[in-house]
Amino acid sequence: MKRRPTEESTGNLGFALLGLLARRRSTGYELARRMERPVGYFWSAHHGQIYPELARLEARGFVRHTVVEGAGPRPTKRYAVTAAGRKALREWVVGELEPQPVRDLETLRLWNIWLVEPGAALELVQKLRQDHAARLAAYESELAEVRDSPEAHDPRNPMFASRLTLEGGVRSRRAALEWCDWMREQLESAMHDQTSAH
Amino acid sequence: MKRRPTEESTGNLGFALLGLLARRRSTGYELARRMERPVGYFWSAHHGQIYPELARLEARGFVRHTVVEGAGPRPTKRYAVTAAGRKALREWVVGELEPQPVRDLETLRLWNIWLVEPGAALELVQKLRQDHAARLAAYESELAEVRDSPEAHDPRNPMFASRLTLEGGVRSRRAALEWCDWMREQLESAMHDQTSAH
DNA sequence: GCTTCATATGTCAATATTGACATATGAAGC
DNA sequence: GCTTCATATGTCAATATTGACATATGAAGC
Repeated sequence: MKRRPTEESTGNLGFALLGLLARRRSTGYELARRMERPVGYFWSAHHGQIYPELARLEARGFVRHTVVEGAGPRPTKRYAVTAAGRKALREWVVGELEPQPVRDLETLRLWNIWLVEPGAALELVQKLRQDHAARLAAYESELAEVRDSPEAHDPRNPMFASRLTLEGGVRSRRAALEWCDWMREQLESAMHDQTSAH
Repeated sequence: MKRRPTEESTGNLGFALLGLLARRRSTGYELARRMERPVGYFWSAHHGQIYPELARLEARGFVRHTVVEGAGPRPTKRYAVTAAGRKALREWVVGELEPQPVRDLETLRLWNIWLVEPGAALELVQKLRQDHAARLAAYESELAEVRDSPEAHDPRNPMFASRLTLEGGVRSRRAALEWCDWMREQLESAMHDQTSAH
């Protein structure tokens, strides 16, 4: 059986890059940095993955590049999304919701805390709580920057979508913080019951 | 340079399998089904990944198998976690929190909804809301089954950990539902403003 | 003048994941 | 008797991801 030379469908990383480029044209290097923040909040990729994916997107006609002056040892390429790329992204956004594989290390850890002493479990919960609190603070400060601008209230402006996703991040981290506090109470009362039973 | 014949560190799938086996010994087939539910709520893997991973865990001494009667064309193997495997899992549970790569397709879609008409965006939000509502119902019914049992209040019992993770699922899905309702309001009021501006 | 760092683009080996293919048995329903 | 399905374990090719290696420039600080 012959294999076709790639070109099937755009993977999810491709849509992340198209979404980035639909907001602003960028070089691969800039995309890698924008992928850390803000897109890194919901999608992550290294530059080692980004450069080949850009080449694939270009082969499919979804992006095109122009060479600009830059500091690297090779020509610096600035990419922009094409009409076809924008269309593909739009169609994906409202397309079928396919079940995505779940990879939630935090919950996997907690599902196994019965194996360790309640004191160690409590420490883990407190560490997780700190992480959530730090993320919440970052989201809140970013949200404060966009919340009141008129663009963030125009549903066809990228800032509108940024506002919605940041709001979701804030809400989910607040819920996680409350969950951590609830878990702490559960562990503490269980430890207390154990002690007083003696 | 020679490559060592695997055996470095257990991947995350390995810990998911060890956690499953620490609760109850199982065949690979049973693990694949238990991986769908309940572990599938926070970690997923196909049987094509599970069988090779079991072999690697066995090579490292973390699990061992006995052959039992079964229906398949090959001998059916029942795996159990060893003391070394249990220790490795315990150490991982309270070990360093490494930043995990994020892959959140739902947020990636929403981050791009400015590209589509508000009406289509609204439809997407409603579809996402339905998904969250269905998941919430599943978590709530599972939580109701364990919540009141005494084992679920003993921090060294697996049911305790199940209860904590289910509670987290319920809380996060409730927050997501509220977020969806909030997004609907945002979209509807933006659409209304647009109409009345004419 | 020298070191360090941000800029900049790429490749490659190792590993992880997906989805299909392969195969065989026993039980249930028709 | 035949079909279908759950049981059961595995392999393999394609794809995705990670992390390291490679390389070169200009600016800043010493």
